[in-house]
Amino acid sequence: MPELPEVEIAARSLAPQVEGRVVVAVERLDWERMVETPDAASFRLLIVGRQIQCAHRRAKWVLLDLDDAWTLAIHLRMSGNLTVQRPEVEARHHVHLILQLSDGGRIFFDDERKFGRVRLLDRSGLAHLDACHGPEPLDARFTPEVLAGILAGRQTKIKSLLLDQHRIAGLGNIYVNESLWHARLHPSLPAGRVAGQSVVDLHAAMRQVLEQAIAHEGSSLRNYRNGYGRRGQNQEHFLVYDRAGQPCLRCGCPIERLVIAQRSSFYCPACQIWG
DNA sequence: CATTACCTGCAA
DNA sequence: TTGCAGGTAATG
Repeated sequence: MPELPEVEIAARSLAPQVEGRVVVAVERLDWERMVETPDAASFRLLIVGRQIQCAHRRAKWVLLDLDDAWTLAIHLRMSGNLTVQRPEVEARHHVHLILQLSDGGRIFFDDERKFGRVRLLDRSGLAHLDACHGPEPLDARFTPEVLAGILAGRQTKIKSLLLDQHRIAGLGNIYVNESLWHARLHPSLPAGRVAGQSVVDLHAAMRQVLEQAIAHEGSSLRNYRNGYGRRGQNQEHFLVYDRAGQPCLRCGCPIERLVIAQRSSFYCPACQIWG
């Protein structure tokens, strides 16, 4: 489910509810496969007693920085969400991790499809996680020139490249579809053929799409909720995603659906062109 | 590059 | 019952 905007909103909405609190207990961990590192037993031992210093985001990871330079990294994958609940709230059975906090709050990691993952990382583990991802599209250092360098000479489809977290961090299926529509680029276009003004347009489109989604507190199709349990509103502002058969909002031509990189791609065959 | 696997729930 | 869903890693 969540892409950059949803993860950003998750981290921002958790911050005031968790920062400064100490993890006093692991109340529930009933799907141990979600803990990628270290092993589940070590995870339980290491996390208890740690104070949460800061909640933030890198790529699609929620990062909770703890004392002694540990970081709890959480990936929501398709159906995960993180909320903070009061003591009297009962967790439904899709909540597979509950951390009790020193002020009585409880972090719920709810994940219907069980694809979500958590890692408890030391400094080097965090550095490795960072190094595995491309630049942040909303960072000031992500210029059109940086994007041009990522695209140059690559024959892979532009959509596949934009989904590749090693190249550029944070975009997923929805926001790639939306960005390519804004930039008037066909999703099957070889990345290396996006050049000149098209790179500038794509760069601007990516930023505008992501910033708008953050302003609307993310997109909630099914499962996504922020740290207070509230849905986002951005799903009401999609211009091309999931609109197969409906008229293009720019030219009126029916939107088509194509599968690229195992994902539904929605595009206008008239105004999203090959170059 | 394409296909499969990981999971569950929902709509067609 | 089948296909599809916001993600990603592991296979041919």
